[in-house]
Amino acid sequence: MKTTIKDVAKLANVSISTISRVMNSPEIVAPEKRQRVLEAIEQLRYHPNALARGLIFKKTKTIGVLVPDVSNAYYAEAIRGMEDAAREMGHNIILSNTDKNKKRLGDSLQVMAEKRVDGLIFMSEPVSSEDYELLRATGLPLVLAATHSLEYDIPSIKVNDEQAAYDGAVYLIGQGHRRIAMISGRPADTVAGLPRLQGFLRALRDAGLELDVERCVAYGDYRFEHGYEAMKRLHRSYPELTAVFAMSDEMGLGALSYLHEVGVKIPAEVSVLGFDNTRMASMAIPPLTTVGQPIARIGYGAVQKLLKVLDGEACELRTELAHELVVRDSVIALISQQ
Amino acid sequence: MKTTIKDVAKLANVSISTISRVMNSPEIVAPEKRQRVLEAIEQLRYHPNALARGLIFKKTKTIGVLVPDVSNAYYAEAIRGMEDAAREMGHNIILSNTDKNKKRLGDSLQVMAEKRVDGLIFMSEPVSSEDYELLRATGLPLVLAATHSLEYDIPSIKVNDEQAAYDGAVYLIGQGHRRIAMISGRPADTVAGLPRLQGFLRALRDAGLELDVERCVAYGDYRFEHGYEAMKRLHRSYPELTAVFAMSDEMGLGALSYLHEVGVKIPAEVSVLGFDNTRMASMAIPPLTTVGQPIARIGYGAVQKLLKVLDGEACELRTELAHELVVRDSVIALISQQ
DNA sequence: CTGAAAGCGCTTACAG
DNA sequence: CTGAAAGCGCTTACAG
Repeated sequence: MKTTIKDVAKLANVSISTISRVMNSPEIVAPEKRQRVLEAIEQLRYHPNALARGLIFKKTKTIGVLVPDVSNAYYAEAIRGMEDAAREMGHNIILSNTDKNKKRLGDSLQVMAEKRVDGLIFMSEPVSSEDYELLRATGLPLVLAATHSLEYDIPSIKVNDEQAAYDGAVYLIGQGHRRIAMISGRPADTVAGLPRLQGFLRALRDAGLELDVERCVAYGDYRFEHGYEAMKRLHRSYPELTAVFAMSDEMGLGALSYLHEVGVKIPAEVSVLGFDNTRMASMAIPPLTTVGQPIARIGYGAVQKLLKVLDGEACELRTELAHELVVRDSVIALISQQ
Repeated sequence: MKTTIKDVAKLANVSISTISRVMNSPEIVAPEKRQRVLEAIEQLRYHPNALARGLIFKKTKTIGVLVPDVSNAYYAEAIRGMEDAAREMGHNIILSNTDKNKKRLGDSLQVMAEKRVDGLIFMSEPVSSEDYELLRATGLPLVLAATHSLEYDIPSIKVNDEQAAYDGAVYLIGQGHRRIAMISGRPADTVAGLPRLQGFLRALRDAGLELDVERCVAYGDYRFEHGYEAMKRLHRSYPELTAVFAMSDEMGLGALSYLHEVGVKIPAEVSVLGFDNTRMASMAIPPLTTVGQPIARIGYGAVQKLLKVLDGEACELRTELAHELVVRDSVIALISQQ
């Protein structure tokens, strides 16, 4: 069916060894012969079978990517970065959605192990001990993207979540806000939820601001609907707030929607600050000011890092990428208070 | 390194043939032996090497997916559907972003051919003749998702774009709108741009409405910024409009943003209708009424279809999935005109 | 410089 | 029921 090395050998009238040589170390074969082989390859549109090569080299140049859900804007953008890096390094990506479900994760891992991917990138919230066991059982090199592990020594790449939330809160305070509420991730999420909450609280403390966590913090799982509900709750429990810091753009948009619904002007009456800087932040009304993560670069960096460990190169265990405040129109300066 | 069939054979004290048999047709091997082998497999956590099997079966159970850009919400959702279907059928997906760039497409295709993916799914706007040549040169089975080809007989799955646009326009008209503008895709895009424009025009014609295409239709490439600019243009060229039909949710959001900026109330003064029903439609302010495509199901159906052609099963050439009007809050009924 | 041979990890007729 | 052998498509020492 597909043309094989034998077909080329026959056409060029040499042994298959020679064909293999012109493909792998051309300089070692006689010029005229090399030329003849090249022509045969061209003529037959010969493409070496990567399965056969993989069997020999024990490398497939493909990496397995595990994310909760591609259809989420954040993960989609990270995957874009991964594919770009993979492509540049001559690799491919096999994508798997885990839905944060052990069974799905286990199944994917099993198949990836059988297909002999060179390594794994795991992207999600905290690496639970079950996740870790599953991951480790494959024996495959692993890099964490947008998450990390404090219990296990797994290379990872992410933003400094505590500091990012701190900086976001400081910005709000600098704009004159004193009554600030937070739409937080779950404190049980020790990778993003808890540290961001801590960063937020540290900023308020440093500014000498009091804050009743019960009244001023609502929780959600980073999704639009949660942001909407959380905002509704805060609007009642903390009606005097002048600013809300949401820990994802989606939750920020949810807050925007709720406030708009009840007729609160943004940012005139309430300022909203988001987190992530996904593309939707700029599509909000008003365009959402947000603490930006370099999402695609996290993905890009994750595969770079994985390829380094595959090459046995040294690399730092936990890479930290810089976040950046992206100022748009959803936060207003409270001049009156200055 | 990795444990192989030989290790298992040694441990179970049988030949490798027997190991292979218990993995592929267990009923054919003696019960006690089978048991012994199963234990050895378990104990060594043996996973057969998919490369070796692929070499023999000439099947890799992986399919290559080519999309313009995963980070686009529409494609991300389709990919989700594809992965779900692939997983259910025991397949994997190798993802590649083409950026609608011949070079990238060619490179991806080359690698996918070498890795011997079982088939290809191509998702994008029209299949150009160069695209087609590239695709065909791989010799791999192909299915088109959210696009089709009228020149070539390639199995495809999509919505009826002309009818969907027609139905959207009819809805607007039914709500009492008479002065309707359109933010269209490019007419050069013969898969979505042109047919939707035609469907829109047909609806107005059927309703006996006059429309000056020059003044009332603006064009864009489905992105937010284009929707924004197009709306700005329409606002000047056709100030008396009461409704705008945007051919993507992103462009709809762009229109919303522009109108909000210039103080036009939505939907009180202008109604906006989107297309696609991506998740962001529900996150808009106001929530966007839109002509919905079953995006994930298009992806799901595309791999189902591909697997059918791989199995040599018969399947229709062009599958059409139903669209559906999703009513939210961005379109108002013009009572006064009824 | 080049061919024959062994081997990568599996499967499957072919003989027993 | 089961083992030895050939073969999937390649690569690479090993001899010339």
